Amino acid sequence: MNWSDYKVLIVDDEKDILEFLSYNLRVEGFKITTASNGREAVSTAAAIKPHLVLMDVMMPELDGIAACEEIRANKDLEHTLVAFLTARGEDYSQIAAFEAGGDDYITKPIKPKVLVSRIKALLKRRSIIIEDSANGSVKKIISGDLLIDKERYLVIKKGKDISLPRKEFELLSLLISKPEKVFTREEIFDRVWGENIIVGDRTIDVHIRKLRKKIGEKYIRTVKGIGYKYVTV
Amino acid sequence: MNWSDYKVLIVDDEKDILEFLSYNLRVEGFKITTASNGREAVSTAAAIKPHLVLMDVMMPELDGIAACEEIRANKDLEHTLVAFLTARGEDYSQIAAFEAGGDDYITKPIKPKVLVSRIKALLKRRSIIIEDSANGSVKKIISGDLLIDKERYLVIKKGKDISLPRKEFELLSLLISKPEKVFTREEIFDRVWGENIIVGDRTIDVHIRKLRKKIGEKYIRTVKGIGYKYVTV
DNA sequence: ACATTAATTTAACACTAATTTAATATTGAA
DNA sequence: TTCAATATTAAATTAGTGTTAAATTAATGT
Repeated sequence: MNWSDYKVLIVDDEKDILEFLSYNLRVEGFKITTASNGREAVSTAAAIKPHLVLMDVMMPELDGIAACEEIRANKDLEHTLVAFLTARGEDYSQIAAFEAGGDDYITKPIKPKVLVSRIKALLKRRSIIIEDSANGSVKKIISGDLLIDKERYLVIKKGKDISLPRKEFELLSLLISKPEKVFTREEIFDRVWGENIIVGDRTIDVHIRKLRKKIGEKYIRTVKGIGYKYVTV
Repeated sequence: MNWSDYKVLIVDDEKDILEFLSYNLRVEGFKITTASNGREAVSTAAAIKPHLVLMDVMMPELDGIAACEEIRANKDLEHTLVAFLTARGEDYSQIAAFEAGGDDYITKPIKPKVLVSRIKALLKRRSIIIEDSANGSVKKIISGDLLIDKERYLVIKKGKDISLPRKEFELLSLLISKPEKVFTREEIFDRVWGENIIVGDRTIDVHIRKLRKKIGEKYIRTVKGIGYKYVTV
């Protein structure tokens, strides 16, 4: 996995912590930007569109919870993940953090290794979507070691081109658009086949089978009784 | 915790009691609305969507039990808590109250302090339900140290993922949606299995067993003769 | 339009995890 | 204490997918 594709915005009012976090995440390859309060965080996020905002809860100017709410209100940042950092014992609750639209809640102190793995786990739930600057259509989707090139209608796995027929390509594109999310069979039918096209029950399975055979078995996981999800390792 | 975020609807036909209750809860910061019978309670609840309805059982027009049933029938008020007030010795049973969908059952006379702490406890332990802003479906439920991630179809316990088969997942989701509320077996059958699916009596027990084994024994408590409830330690 | 080829769907059966049942033990409220 | 309700375990069943190959349909070139 190439972590350098991911932009992370780190927000904390204490310079030491900011540097400590930045250092540890830079070492892993992430592209780091920093801000030192909630107000700054909101504007910087709007400007650079990070994939993840890692933010202290307690900050001057605008606290993390409020900043998160503002970030959530920005349509452009719909898919931006927000993780909160908080010292154990601070009276902000996990509840408030999630209610504000947070995706994870990390308590300090935390070892760099644990922090990094938590963040990697979070980012695995987010694919990198590259849009056409002109018309806003999706050009590429990257997640794990797969790259979906919608323009060339190709899947690239570790530099190797894999060409897929239409339905398989669209099915994979759908699943990979939100890694880890379980897409129900119904959802898949609606979005790949269309609302009022009726096909037999085994059709999806056969497509999944073919996809697995072509891209590898490990990427698509079955959630019995519900549907399928795309996972990275 | 800022109690002024909470709206409480108080319902009693005796004016003195209504004023006594209102006063004591207003002092604590709650936003209070009142109604003087069940009929009024139902319409007022629909209008203001309170977090909690505190209601006498014995009332003219429409008694508390019936009013509660009507409130429960309103989808918008699914997560509204209902607490009954009843004079000791009145012949309404707790069972009837729970069956009507009540969340707590408080017997009069009660000291203001006790009442207030009971109400605070009730509001505190409600789980946090995070809905998708787009389609209104439930995305996450958080209560105690468990997080139900419906999108990923996973239970997260202290950062650890636990995956559950469908019925177990749905059963846990149901119980956790209202911590401390006792769900009767009938209710569980209706909401997890569906109204007209008939399965043997031990089926629920077996699912509870498996859940307890996977998430830990302490979370689900048996209420003999009635059903099960989810508790946070 | 027709033939050709690839893509998609169906059908039949296999396989496995999930669910249910059944049998027996244990529990807790009256 | 008593006994109905629940717990527990293992076995039986079923629902849901996997898999393969064959049939159908759609796309392409001539």
